[in-house]
Amino acid sequence: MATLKDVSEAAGVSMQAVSLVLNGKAEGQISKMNCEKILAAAEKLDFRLNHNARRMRNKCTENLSVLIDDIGQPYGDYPDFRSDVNMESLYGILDCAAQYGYDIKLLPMNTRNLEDLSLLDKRIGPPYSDGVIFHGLYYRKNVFELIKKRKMPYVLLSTLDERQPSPKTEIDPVPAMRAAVARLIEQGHRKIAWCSHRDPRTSFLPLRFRGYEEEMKAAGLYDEELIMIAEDELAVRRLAADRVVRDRFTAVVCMNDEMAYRWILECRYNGVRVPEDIAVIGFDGSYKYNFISTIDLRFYECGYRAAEELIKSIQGGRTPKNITIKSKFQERKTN
Amino acid sequence: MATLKDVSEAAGVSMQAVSLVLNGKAEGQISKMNCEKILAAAEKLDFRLNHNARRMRNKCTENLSVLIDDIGQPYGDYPDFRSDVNMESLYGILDCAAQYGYDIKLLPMNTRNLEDLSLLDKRIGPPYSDGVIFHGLYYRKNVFELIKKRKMPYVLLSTLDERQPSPKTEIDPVPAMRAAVARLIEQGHRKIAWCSHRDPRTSFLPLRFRGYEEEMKAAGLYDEELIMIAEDELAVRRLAADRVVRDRFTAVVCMNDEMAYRWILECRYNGVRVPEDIAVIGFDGSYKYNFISTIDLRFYECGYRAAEELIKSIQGGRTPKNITIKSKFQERKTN
DNA sequence: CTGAAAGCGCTTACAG
DNA sequence: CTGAAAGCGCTTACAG
Repeated sequence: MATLKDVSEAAGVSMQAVSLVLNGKAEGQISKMNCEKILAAAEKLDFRLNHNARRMRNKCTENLSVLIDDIGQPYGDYPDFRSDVNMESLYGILDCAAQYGYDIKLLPMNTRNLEDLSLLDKRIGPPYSDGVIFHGLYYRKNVFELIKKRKMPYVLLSTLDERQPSPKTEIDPVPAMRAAVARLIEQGHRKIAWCSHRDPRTSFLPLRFRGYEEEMKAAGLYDEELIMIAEDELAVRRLAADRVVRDRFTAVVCMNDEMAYRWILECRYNGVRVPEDIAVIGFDGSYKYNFISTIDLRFYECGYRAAEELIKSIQGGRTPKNITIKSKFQERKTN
Repeated sequence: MATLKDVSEAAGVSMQAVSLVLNGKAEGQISKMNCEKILAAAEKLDFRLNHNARRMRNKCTENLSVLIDDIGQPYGDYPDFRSDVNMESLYGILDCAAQYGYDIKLLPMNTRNLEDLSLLDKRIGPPYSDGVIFHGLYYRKNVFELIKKRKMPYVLLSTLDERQPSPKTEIDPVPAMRAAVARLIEQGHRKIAWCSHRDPRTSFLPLRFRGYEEEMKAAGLYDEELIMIAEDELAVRRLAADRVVRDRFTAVVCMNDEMAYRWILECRYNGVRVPEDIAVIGFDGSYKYNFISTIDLRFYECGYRAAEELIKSIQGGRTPKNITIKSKFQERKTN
């Protein structure tokens, strides 16, 4: 393995110069010619900066702990409409970290280790990590207390739970949802239904429902009759098979992409064409269902920006701030 | 942050003694009493070993790169029967690594970075990682070549693809599947059907199918009539709704848990009781469907053992060996 | 068992 | 710009 010293000797410059150049701090200190010599020598020797040495010297870890929910956990006997693991936001975190030279310590908070936090404690805080990202983690008192004890900066990568504490990545899906409904109206739809597995005005659904409600009311089209609740897949099947129900609307906006996919399948089964007879809009922007018109929550950006804010706050010695990611109406072929 | 030196001073011993004790090498070198003093001092000072220093000194990284498939990728317009991300095996890897003091560099090989491998190259091999785990990665020539160029030890965490190169974690589901079928026979079933989305004798299904085939033939119950192919959910629906089809069998063995869940739902819809009228067996042991009788591939163990073999081979300076994990028939309430 | 020392590869403050 | 040096926290070889 080539070291800084090897590169400096090969380039005929000082170790200091090499360090500055390879860390992008050459500006106004090292001549263009020397820069080129250094870069060429580093390339030729396949130089790879030793992070352990750098981090020890700098007394930092360049590591972020990512506390991740055990999303593999079953919800009981009816896993319908369950969203998949949000790998997209994790990819955002990983890509951002790589960009800034950080590593990620992935710490799944699953049933195996939720009670005994001593293992977790051994992976968090100096000299193991500089900050924590809560990835899709529901509020857990004991975990938060541990983080606070270590005085670690942290951010929450919340999805749609408005009750989550700050600092967090907030999602703003309301304008995008309004745009989707407005687009349906523009396409001539008047009877636009809503479908969710619970009452949309309660539970964790309000933020998903709000844009639909607002735009429908603004257009004078809101009607309680258009709100459908389907607690599982079979309920969707019953609704879709019922001609009377189907005649009530020409478009359906769903609580998530899983449910939208279910509607598409059921329409197909009943000979109802999508989007000609019924338009279908999903929610989340799940990568898995990349053919459904949806409200894209932009999970990748959420992860990326959350990690970036955390890293910048660490480097700047300040507290992380809230971040808002505007969702986007992603129009595809189901409306 | 307390250092080794702080601990040695607090305990009134040498730094060497502290290092030996905290690394579990005290055996026969440090007296019981000093051990206790050291442990007490470390505890009191909340001593946390600095991995960067240790790793630099030891010229190792104690890091494993995990190349993970972008399993969030859609399969086109029909995502039916698609297994979820295999988080269980990832948890196994993470837990094992933590046990041995290793960190994991998670490197998703997704559409964003499959072509340009230079970023990957910057995260693999000394001084960034000591070995590579291929996690559910289909054979990709350019990635393998990169690894080989760096002369890194690696293991494949293959699932059911017998064509994967070695060294790998092999899965042996045949005896468990035979046990499941034998159990059904013991329960009085004679007409035991198979259901998969493609012909089970081709594609990647042979290993899933083999145990069923062998046990049915051994019992003289094998019959081509019992093999059902359902390419999507609607096909299962048609089969389950068809009395003639249903009368052909009293139990159905499915290619994976997703399909088994589909059969359970369809049975419920048609007023067919599970397991009284039809017994259902899944395959994979997906955590999400933890109420279905299934062939548990023991993903967690697969991940754990793969990581352990890689770490031990690194520490022992030898090449990783193949590992076989025997699957287990996990009997629940659907048979 | 201890003490004193070397050295892993880097970054930075300092004198020139 | 360079050169010489200090020091991050650890492990280990060495002399006692």
